[in-house]
Amino acid sequence: MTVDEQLRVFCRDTVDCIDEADLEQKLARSLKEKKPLKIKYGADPSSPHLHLGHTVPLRKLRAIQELGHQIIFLIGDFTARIGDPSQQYQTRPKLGRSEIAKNAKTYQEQVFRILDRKRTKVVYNSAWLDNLKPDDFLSLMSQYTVARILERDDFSRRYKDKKPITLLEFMYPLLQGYDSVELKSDVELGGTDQKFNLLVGRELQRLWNQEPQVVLTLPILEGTDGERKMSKSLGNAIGLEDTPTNMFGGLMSIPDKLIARYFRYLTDTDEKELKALEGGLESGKLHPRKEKARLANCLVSMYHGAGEAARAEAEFDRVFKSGDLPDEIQEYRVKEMKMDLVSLLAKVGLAESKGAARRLIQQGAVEVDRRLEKEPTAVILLNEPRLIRCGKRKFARVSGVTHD
RNA sequence: GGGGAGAUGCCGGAGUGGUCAAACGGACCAGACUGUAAAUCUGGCGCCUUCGGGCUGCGUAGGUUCGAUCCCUACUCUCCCCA
Repeated sequence: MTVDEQLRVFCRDTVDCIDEADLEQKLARSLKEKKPLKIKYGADPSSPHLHLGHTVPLRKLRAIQELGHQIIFLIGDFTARIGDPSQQYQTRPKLGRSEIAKNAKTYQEQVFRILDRKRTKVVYNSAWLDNLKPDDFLSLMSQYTVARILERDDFSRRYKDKKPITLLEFMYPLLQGYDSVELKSDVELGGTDQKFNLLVGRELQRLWNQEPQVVLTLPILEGTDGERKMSKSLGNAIGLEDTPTNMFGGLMSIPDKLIARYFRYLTDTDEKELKALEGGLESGKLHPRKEKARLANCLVSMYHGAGEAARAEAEFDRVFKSGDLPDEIQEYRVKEMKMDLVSLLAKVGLAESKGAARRLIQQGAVEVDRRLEKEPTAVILLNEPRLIRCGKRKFARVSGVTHD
């Protein structure tokens, strides 16, 4: 592929490319010398669960991989012990080594659902950072000034808001940047929240007399609430490991304005089609509900296969359009042959506590065998399985144990 | 090293001796409505309850008081100013 064509793949849908001339030059040389570029991507294994937001950079890596370049997937096991302050308002909890090792493993399994394992090199930054001598550390620290670090948005905001920042966190960008020196990376990819860290890498490479890496940033995908970035802790994430049903439902819950964006960043839809979609939604020619279902189907197919996607869609329609029962309902066996409804809900976990159960019943959220039950003290006989529904999407089938 | 301010529920943030299980906003849950688990409106949102109440709770540990989130002491942590 020509330099221009490759450049287009690299830069399509990226927010920043710093800078394009450097990249062009690197690509030209790579082509001439038949030497793939080293593309660095760092992951912080603080949480082992990947969600759709993570797939935005991963998909880009995959595309770059297809061009024949070398992906270096860096697991920041050393830096995870510090906690990346990016986008963080508060100091992150630090993780222990064993936990990080465990996370890193499950993390990789998920990553290779998108990346080609054979063409990806996995490295751990503890490999070199663990061996950094105090002396090396000091010289690294001497490369950057407090003002330079503090100018970074996350820090300055926290500083202004009088929130604590630890010295350890100050070091984070330097260590991440040093990884680039160690790897002699040609390109580093990350979310826009990583921009500062990525640029530090550029600078440090220069100080080590290396050619600075090209920085590519991708947007941070909004979660199902349509406002904040997708994140498990914010509860607005759709996980790669989510069941087809949940994934489908989660996608159906995104606000309409996100439909085109999700198509763009999460699926292989080409530019022409994207434009048509955007235009169609804007003008009202296309029905958002329909497009959203198409999006959901498309993504569930990608991660679970077309069969599962069709099933999830049918299930969604059945449960939410016609108010029918879902496919799979959790079954419970309890020792008692009869129980009052409040205790029952709390016992099988449909309600968090008895008080919560009582409130839900009074609010008309609870059905027993498809009949609304508004009496908290109602006694449910469990001589045969009872279908309990609590709210729109929590169901359980409960029966008493006949003999033991 | 010296001086000052502060720590409240999932988060932000009021309260400054009883009327505080703690205003208000967000998140969350439920109901109505709908094209969805969207938007909007309504209700709920510590635990237990025979629905009368009972218990735990406002950084940690003690103390004062009939009574403390609110006062005192020590401790831990954070922020600011000066050095």
